[in-house]
Amino acid sequence: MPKVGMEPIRRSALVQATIAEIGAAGNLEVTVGQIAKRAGMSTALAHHYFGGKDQIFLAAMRHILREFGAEVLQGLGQATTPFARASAIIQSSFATSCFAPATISAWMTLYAQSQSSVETKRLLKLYQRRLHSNLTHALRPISKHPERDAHTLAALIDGLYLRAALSSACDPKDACDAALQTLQTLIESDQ
Amino acid sequence: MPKVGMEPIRRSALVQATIAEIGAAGNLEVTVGQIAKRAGMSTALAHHYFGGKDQIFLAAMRHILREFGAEVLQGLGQATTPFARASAIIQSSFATSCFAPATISAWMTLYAQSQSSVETKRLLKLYQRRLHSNLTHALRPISKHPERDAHTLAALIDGLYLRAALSSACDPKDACDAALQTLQTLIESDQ
DNA sequence: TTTTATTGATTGACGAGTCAATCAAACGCT
DNA sequence: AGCGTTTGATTGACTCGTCAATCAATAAAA
Repeated sequence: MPKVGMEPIRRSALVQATIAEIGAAGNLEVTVGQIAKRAGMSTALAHHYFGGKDQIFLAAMRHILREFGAEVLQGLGQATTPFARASAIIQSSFATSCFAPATISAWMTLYAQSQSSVETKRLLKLYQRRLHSNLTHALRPISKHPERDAHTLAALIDGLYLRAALSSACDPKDACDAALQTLQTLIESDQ
Repeated sequence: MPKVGMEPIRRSALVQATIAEIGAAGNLEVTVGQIAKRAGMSTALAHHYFGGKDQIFLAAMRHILREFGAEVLQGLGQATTPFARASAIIQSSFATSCFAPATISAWMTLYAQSQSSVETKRLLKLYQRRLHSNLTHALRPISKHPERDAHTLAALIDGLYLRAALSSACDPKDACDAALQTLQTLIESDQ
């Protein structure tokens, strides 16, 4: 059985399993044993590859951030006008992949953990900076206050996501529309 | 020592201690022992009055929600015009009391826990409904789309709070101003 | 034979919840 | 007022479970 080159496969399986377990549990009260079992290996092996529980979680968080980053990048690639770029960012933020139960739970725990883990906080700030920077860049040609509007829109996206993710009734489409509508309103208004 | 009528005092002390411990830890990884110690009693007594860890946490959450509700109510009391009412709601949401480290941590864990605890989710929805309803009522005379704008503003408040709370640099005042600015923009725009 | 993969078993710590026992105030009865 | 009883307050010590992390051992590829 022991084939060489297992490391990347195992690591990836553990990250996947971690996200799935967080989704199933709804929070971070997930044991290394559960994760390892879902990933089809022993707890000892999980420790062997990641060193500790914290690092497994961090890897999972990083994975989600990276996936989201890719989603945005892909959306931006197809946009030609500034307005389309801003729209694309918003739409990526409300993509169905962002609303998988596991993703929602991971995102919420990311917020909660950022208070106690500096590394988690760093990740969160990275996301926020990137979102803000993307929005500012898109808005610069079409807004009188690119920085300010970007800040408002970024916060609005987070807030709408929060509401859509928590109330099972409210669907992502409505949240997305609300954000797009506000984008329109912001760039149309002067002052 | 055993004087009668200790129950309310003990319960209140435990709630206070819970919030303080959550603030110190930054998350829910707080033991009943720590809480009881800070509240100046034994773990057995904490269990005696609350029945279990979950209920202690729920009581703490409810306390924070109640305090926030009082803050809003007080702000609304002094407002006479519809616009002033909307402003008051926004300003209450960014009051200094909302940015005490313990409050921030409690709020974040509230979001995270709502995924796994139905009672916590219920609490969160209560808060969201109340905020939405207050905003709708204030906006009805001055907005063309009271419901829609209330939804947008509510999400914006949550999002701005998130950003202000997480980045130690960004101060509450800026977040509040951004929300007020957007309120202005929303009610000025037609369509 | 060296390196990588892999695990069962174990350790050590911690934490939630329980229990029996203690203490004192209030209550009821005479 | 005096006395027994109930009731609420309180805790130290204990149980039981869980879980992260470690280790020694095995197996196969290089």
